[in-house]
Amino acid sequence: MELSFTRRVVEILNRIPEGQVTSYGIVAGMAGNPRAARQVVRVLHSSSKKYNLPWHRVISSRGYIAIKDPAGFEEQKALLAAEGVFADEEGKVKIEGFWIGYDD
DNA sequence: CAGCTGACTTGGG
DNA sequence: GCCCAAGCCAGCT
Repeated sequence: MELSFTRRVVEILNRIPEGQVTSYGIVAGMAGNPRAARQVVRVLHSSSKKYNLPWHRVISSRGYIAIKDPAGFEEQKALLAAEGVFADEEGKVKIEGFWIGYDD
């Protein structure tokens, strides 16, 4: 059956391996619509805590942390660092490439 | 029902 | 490679 786009995004987020990061657009693409990156953002806002999602493993396609709120920004950096993924003050994540869903 | 929103993406200069 | 402008989608008010 067809789950809503949002629901699928939740499923995908739960499958992102530790130490890996992906972009909003990629998640959107895996969920079925590459153009719905903004919708992915909504999911993180509405269901991140509710579903215990690894929202910190999702960054912008440029490889930067995209959070506006400074507190959340720092929090994401910390969470990523805990998994071995480091980012500098600019929020630029130092990683080779994005997770594209194969590992699972 | 129409409009707004948002932690984005891509293309062009 | 950096900055700016326009585009896009699904859920909410």
